[in-house]
Amino acid sequence: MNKLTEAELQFITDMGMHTQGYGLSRIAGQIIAALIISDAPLNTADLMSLLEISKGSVSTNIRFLEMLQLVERRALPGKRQNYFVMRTNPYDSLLELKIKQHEEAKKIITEAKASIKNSKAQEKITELERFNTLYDESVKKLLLELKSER
Amino acid sequence: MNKLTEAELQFITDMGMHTQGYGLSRIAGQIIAALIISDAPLNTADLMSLLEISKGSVSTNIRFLEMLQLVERRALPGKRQNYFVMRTNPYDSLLELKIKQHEEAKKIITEAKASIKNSKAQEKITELERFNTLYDESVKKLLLELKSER
DNA sequence: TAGCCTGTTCAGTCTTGACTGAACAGGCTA
DNA sequence: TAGCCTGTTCAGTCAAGACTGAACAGGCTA
Repeated sequence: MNKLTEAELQFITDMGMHTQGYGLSRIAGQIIAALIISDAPLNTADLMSLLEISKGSVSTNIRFLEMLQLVERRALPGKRQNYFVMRTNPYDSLLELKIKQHEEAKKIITEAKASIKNSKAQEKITELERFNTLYDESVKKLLLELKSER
Repeated sequence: MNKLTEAELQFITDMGMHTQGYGLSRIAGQIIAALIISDAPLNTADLMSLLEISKGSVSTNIRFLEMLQLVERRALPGKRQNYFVMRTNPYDSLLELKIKQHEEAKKIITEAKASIKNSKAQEKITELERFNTLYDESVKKLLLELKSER
């Protein structure tokens, strides 16, 4: 693992900052950036030294990124350690997660709509429901689009 | 302000939980739920007793929701306090915020693309760029759709 | 099997941010 | 203007969760 250029370092810190706005931890964002930058798969030790973080942090965050299906674990022939790479189509799963959230919201909204009777509330709940539905459809369309162009 | 029904209470707590997944605080979500439920505008004292929170919390969170343009402050004739209601089309501004985030991501990505030269990284950055662009377009379309149907 | 190497888990620390309550500021009423 | 009422700000407390480092587990090599 080579020393990083100025630009690469910048990308890593930027991504760390940016992903914090999405519920991903800073380190998770930095790991993504590092895997994007790197030609070769990286192992735990690489990530530790590159990002100056502990083994535990690598383990925790990698497992989280695996769960999101952004990152894949690989065995390299002749190497004992685990190596990590970005998945080929990493972003689908983020959208699928979003869709799950919409479903959860739908439950809450449907329940409220059925049980809360006053008419102004009904109107406002319907408005929220419409937003949730349209957003959900939009993400589903996007997911199809993303899949179709390949 | 009347006592809440079981269903209303449920909606408030559910919304509080759910919005935590979106970067909104629990109380912000609960305030939104309370304003959706209520026929009449609510004032600070109403929210304090309804949600059992302090004056400071109401103030902070209301101002945050005003910033997001979800909530509107009203003066009621003959009343000295501020009253709060949901805006008529509250969800547009959330999408506009999302669009801003995409712009910020675009900056980071463009910068990285220009300055990081190895070809595999280029590929992966391009993939990220494409995701960001398509997501952005999707949200913009959604925003138009939301606006057009009224 | 013994020893080593890698990855996981877990208890503890530290940071961040939500929330509170009190002090403060500004405006309205009398 | 004096006193009161409402809203804002701010310092302090508390809780959540990110991160670390050490202990642990399991597998591989010799």
